[in-house]
Amino acid sequence: MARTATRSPLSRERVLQTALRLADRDGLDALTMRALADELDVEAMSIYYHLPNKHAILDGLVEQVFAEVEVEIGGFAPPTELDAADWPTALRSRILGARRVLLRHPWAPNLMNTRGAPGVLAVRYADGVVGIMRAGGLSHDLIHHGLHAIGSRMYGYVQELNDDNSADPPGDPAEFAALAPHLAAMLADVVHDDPDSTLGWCDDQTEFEFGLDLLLEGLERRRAAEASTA
Amino acid sequence: MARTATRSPLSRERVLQTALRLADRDGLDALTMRALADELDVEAMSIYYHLPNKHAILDGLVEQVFAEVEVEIGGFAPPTELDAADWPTALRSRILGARRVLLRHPWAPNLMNTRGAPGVLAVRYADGVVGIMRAGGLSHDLIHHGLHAIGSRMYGYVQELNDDNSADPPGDPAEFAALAPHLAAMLADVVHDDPDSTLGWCDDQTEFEFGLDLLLEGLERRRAAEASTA
DNA sequence: ACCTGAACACCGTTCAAGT
DNA sequence: ACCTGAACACCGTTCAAGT
Repeated sequence: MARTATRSPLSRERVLQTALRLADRDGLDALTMRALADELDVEAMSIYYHLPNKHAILDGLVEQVFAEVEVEIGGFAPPTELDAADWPTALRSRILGARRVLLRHPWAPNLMNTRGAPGVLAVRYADGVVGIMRAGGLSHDLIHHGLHAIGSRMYGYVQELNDDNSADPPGDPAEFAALAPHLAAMLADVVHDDPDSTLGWCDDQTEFEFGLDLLLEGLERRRAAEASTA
Repeated sequence: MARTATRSPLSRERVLQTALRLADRDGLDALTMRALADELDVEAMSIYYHLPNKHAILDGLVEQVFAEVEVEIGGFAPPTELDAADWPTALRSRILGARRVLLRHPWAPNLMNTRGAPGVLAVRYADGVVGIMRAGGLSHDLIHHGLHAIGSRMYGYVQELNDDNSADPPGDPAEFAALAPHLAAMLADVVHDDPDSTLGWCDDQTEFEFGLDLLLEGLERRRAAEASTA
């Protein structure tokens, strides 16, 4: 008649899975050791037996996200038999794939920013990016500069400039126009042109792709310039 | 014989100035209410009489930084009598000016990322940027996309991808080469080309300007394309 | 081997009280 | 009007102790 606990045993895996679910549900601020322990139906200190500290949990979360990216883009290895000329589209679709994953975990970009050394999966992701550019015929030097230029966009995100949208026009419109005439004129124009975009007046996905394309085009032009002088 | 306190009276101004000095000296993590009070030679709770909460202090720090930027770039207004063709160089020098200020306050970018609504000076800075692009003949629509594309680079920073540098090759080189062959090859090549750059193997300033120029060139090309179809 | 309870050294902040 | 002391509700984490 052993009416034993139905709780499955604690493990690094289970802690990280639960942490990810908690972050998705309640946000990263709500992910405290005590809240996580509650969710695991355990005391807070039990977690320390399986993971050394909270830092390790956050690192583990980032790696979990990269594991999802690996599935989403069908592996980190560059596509086999990639036409050199197709490198921008190949990289583009890979980055947009990573972005789809990040949109499912809104807390992830913020975490990726503040982490220290990248994990194994992050390194392999970056390696695939380099591989694609290499297959496109870019020099190592240009690839290196290109990685810096693309920056976090490589992983599918850019830091939000104004937190959210629509919070932009502060208070009185007339006051705002006096403070920032050029900005006010632009906003009036853009809102008029596209009155029903996603949330406020700018569609994150569109803007993301615009910036990405600007950079990919620029890099492709530098590659062509390099090739013509060599 | 009034041997009174030599301490100057507390004020919003003095709190913010001291907070900035403390952040510069010890970093943002060390800026706690208690540490700030210590530096002000006062009890922690006294601060709350002059500022509502810590959030307000952080907002005040960002505004102080923008005040420095205003001085550095000689005012937020677009240069008078700007030749339309010169808009990229005008914007470029303004952004590099903002960057010089941010390099003096390494904690500022991180803070600017996590703040909510932008302050008055931040808005006026952005307004100047829009004004320059407008003087260059870009449409409001293109300017809007351009602002998103340039992103935080507009203010003179990009989020660091790998925290610092040189922390990149993790452990054993042979192991790293097996994990990330393309990346390893690139690193080997780039290190060889430029053995003594600033700290590790990449110069932040060079990379910043490369990415910025890529974007400015791309926007100028779009402007020209717009103009030719209109 | 795995989990727990009590405690520590921190946070930001409230609130009643001092001068 | 301006500053303070004690306390509250949180953090992450240590450490000795339970089973």
